[in-house]
Amino acid sequence: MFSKACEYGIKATIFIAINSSENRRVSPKEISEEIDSPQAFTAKILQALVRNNIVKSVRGAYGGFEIEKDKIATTKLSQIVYAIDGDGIYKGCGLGLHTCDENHPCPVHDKFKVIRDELKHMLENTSLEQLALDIKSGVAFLKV
Amino acid sequence: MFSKACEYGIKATIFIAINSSENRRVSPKEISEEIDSPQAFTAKILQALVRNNIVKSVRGAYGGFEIEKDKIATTKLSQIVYAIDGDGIYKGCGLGLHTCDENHPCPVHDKFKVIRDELKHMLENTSLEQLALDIKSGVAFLKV
DNA sequence: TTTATTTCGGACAACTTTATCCTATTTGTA
DNA sequence: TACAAATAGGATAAAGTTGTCCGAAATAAA
Ligand code: FES
Ligand code: FES
Repeated sequence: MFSKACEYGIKATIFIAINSSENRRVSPKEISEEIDSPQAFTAKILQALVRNNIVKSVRGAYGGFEIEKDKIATTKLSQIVYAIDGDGIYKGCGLGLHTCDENHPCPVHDKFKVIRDELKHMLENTSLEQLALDIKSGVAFLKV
Repeated sequence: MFSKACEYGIKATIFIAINSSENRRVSPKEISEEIDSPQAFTAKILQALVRNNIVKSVRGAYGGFEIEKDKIATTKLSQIVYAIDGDGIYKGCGLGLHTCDENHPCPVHDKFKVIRDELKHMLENTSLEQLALDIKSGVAFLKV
């Protein structure tokens, strides 16, 4: 469904959000330990998230990654997915036709579109805050 | 969503179904031309479909690939996907946790499960026959 | 201003998926 | 039986994704 990079990116962003809500910056090392991901690869993904203005990085001593507090509620899952995997999952044809086109549909188009749109809707309506709360309250987990 | 191999597999199977319903066997060459896929790679995927008893192959002169007529109505999309991509798409965790477990869910579990189950339901309730009919009647297409 | 700390970014390595090529095997027909 | 036509399958290559390494650049504190 999502690429590994995207999975790591989502989990990393949630972990950063949790810590930012408590005014703590976190390092790629902490992040990769908490989300059980390869450190250097995770660092690369974090760079992409920074470039896409989803998380903020602060270099140098006492630096790390953080998310501005007001962004925790407004940032949606869809933005993270888009930043890393692009929009193929929302727009692409389920059978790999060059474009998904109502006027030239593949045989699964009608049925596939329903699910794809629902996924899109879900991603666009799920905020970082919601996800972070479930981790904080211990009802959801980022690893194992 | 699906691998390239799976996309080709689905389209190939639909094309074989159309031809089998008219008592024609088809070759990997014809198939790859009609579904716009690399021939040798498509042939490999066809082997997998044969091993999984989804299509039948007949070697030698006048051979080719076919699907027994009664199977065209009973074969479901889910069987093709399972044969090529396995069950990760039905069972796997959206964020890549080792297993998707209600008792140890990832933060997107509740929302993701709904969509994943709907996808599963769609695949399990879409028959080859339905898909083939849309191609035959010209309302859906296998390439471009 | 120097030093320690930390992210950034490029190069590269490993692995997986996609794709190609060539030969072996099977089978129908002359 | 010999031949031609067709799928099966192994070896290999190309491309994409995932993962590692290391030095450069930035920043805060001493
Ligand atoms: S054309 Fe294939 S999903 Fe729309
Ligand atoms: S645990 Fe992640 S989808 Fe169920």
